[in-house]
Amino acid sequence: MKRTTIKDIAQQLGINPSTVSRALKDHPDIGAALRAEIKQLAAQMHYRPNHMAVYLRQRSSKLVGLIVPEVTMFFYPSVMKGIQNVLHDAGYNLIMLPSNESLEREVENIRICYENDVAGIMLSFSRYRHTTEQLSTLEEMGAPVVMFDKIIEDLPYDAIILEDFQSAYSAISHLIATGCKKIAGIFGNPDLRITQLRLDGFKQAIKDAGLECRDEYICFSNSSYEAERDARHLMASADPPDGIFAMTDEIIIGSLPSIVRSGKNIPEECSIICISDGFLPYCLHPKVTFLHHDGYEVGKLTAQRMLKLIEDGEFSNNNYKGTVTMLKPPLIELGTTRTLKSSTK
Amino acid sequence: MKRTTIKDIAQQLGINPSTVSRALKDHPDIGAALRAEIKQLAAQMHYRPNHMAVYLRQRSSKLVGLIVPEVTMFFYPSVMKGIQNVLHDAGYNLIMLPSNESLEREVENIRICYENDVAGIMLSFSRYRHTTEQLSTLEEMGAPVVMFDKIIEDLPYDAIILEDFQSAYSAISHLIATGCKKIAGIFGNPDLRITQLRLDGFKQAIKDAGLECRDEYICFSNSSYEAERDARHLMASADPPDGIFAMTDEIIIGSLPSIVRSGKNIPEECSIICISDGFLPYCLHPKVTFLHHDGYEVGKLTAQRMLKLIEDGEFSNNNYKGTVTMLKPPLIELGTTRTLKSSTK
DNA sequence: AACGTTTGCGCAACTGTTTGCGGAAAAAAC
DNA sequence: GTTTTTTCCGCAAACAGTTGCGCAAACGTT
Repeated sequence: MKRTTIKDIAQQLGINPSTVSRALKDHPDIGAALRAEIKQLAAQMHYRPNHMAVYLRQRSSKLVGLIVPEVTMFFYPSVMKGIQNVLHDAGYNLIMLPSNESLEREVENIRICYENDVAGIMLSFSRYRHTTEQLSTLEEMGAPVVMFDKIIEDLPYDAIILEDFQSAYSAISHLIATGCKKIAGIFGNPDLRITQLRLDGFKQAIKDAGLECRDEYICFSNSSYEAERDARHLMASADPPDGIFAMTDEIIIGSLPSIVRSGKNIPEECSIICISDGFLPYCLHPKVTFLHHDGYEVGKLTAQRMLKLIEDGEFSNNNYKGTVTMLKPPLIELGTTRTLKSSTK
Repeated sequence: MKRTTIKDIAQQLGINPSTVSRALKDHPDIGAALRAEIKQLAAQMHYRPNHMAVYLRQRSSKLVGLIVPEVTMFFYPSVMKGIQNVLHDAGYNLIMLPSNESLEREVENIRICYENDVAGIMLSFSRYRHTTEQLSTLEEMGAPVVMFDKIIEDLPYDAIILEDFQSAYSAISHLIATGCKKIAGIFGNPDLRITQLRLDGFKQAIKDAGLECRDEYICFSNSSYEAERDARHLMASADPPDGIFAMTDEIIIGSLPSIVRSGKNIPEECSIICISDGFLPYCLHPKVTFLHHDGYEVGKLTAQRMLKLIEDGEFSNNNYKGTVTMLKPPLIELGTTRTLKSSTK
């Protein structure tokens, strides 16, 4: 069935398309009577504006690209939810572009954004992205860019990230404060910047407490399955740790069963803490103390920043220099760490 | 920076835009020499076709709408992955439209698809959708529609779903065959059709085995948290079940800790089985026997059906009558059900 | 009554790309 | 050397909607 256009309405009423266009957007040039008539007929004919045509004329698409390294059940669903809620209210739509952890695909996704003339790009880089190589398209486009989570520092774009170093540092400090002496860390892909930062925080906290940081207590797991294996080995070693830090949801869900199976009392013999989106720790058994890395909040902030950039338009003209927003994750104690002997009270 | 258009190239070479257009798509009308020259300049000027303009001219957008009830960490990430992989290879892009479990938003999402003139819509309905009310826009559009997972039967569209009744039936039959007598089921939202079907399969299997189906063994949980509570109550009751069926990933992740905390031996005193996307059961402790409801496969099939409908174009003209594809989930035994006393071997 | 202002609408050009048609020049056929 | 065919490219319209400009009619002011 042919879609009703603005011309159809105009013809029907014997008037000019431009009049219809103006009437529908309450332009004062059009008289109240005619305007009402036009609107009524438009509704009756189920008129819906054609976004593409509008775009073509005024060069402002209502599409925003979202490039993520992969669609996993961890973190990204929350981020997407946050992004969607903000964008939808502003009348923007999201086009999803997973890179499947491939640099090539990432570059292609940027190209797709270009071809679809998105109003802006929100992106989180794949794990293999270490340099700004092949990212020139991003500049050429002139569209605003906001990075989140997995970012590259040298780029002149806004970024929304977690306080990675500080989070790990606090987590470990909490373990130490509650009596742990031999702390192990299970980390994600060592190529990732967030892994590096969290590892640094981990090491620094141990060092600052005057404890020894042992290499055999540091593992890198690329998946939940690897985390399961790494945790198993840790617990089965001659001198198992009495505190374990899991870097992400993906890590904790994999490693927790291994820790539980070891038969150690939790948290008395072995404390556990992780950085999490905030859902899983409540579901696991036992419930795991965590630092709340709120994906929804990251998504919300990313989208809000995006909208601001789009609407202000301060992006393309001068050489924009991005600002980094860091989120400070609160500590949520659920029982896998010992309680602090509270001095007062 | 201004985007280079086909006109820019034409002007640069002192020729007509139409010539450039034809040259770029290897139209035989254009001489080999000129064609090469055009292509070279196009590459040099970083020319990228403007999708919107192309669409406007030939009425075929490369956008496909994906309407889901909600962006959760369960099932949908897999589905999206399957969909993306298929669509991307065919040159289509995905526009994400979560309905947040709201009927109103669902209708609006359909309208958004209409305005963006998507080539097709893939949708999974929200839990409150029981009738075809307000779904007339779907027909008016004339765009192909493929439903998946949460579907409405009376609609004349293709559908990709799981064998819900049969899955639950097999799961329960397996519990019974391995010695369970008092089987409880933890289900999702009772409004959902898949809940109803799985519940029916559950009941039928118990009935067919000549066992008693007790009302107090049937719970409906709207979230992981509710599932945790329901499982806790079940295990704490005077006569706890010796077999538990969890309808989804969301249910099992919530209820498993409660079951484990009850202290019962698994699977000797209490067997557990669930329907799952296939990731979680391996991560949980203990690993849970499940029927593999493969979200990736659902997504893949949905997208493939979509492409076929778009390309064949057999959709809009005659009154299309959808076909339903049912996926048969395999049983994966991971240890929370007792082993069948194999007669042979 | 003559002039200035406001109101209300139409005309036409423009966005980037595609495509049917037409036509000049070159090549081929006679 | 003329006619026919082929090769190669330009012209212009079309897609749906927006917008600067123009212009007539109605209104308001001396």
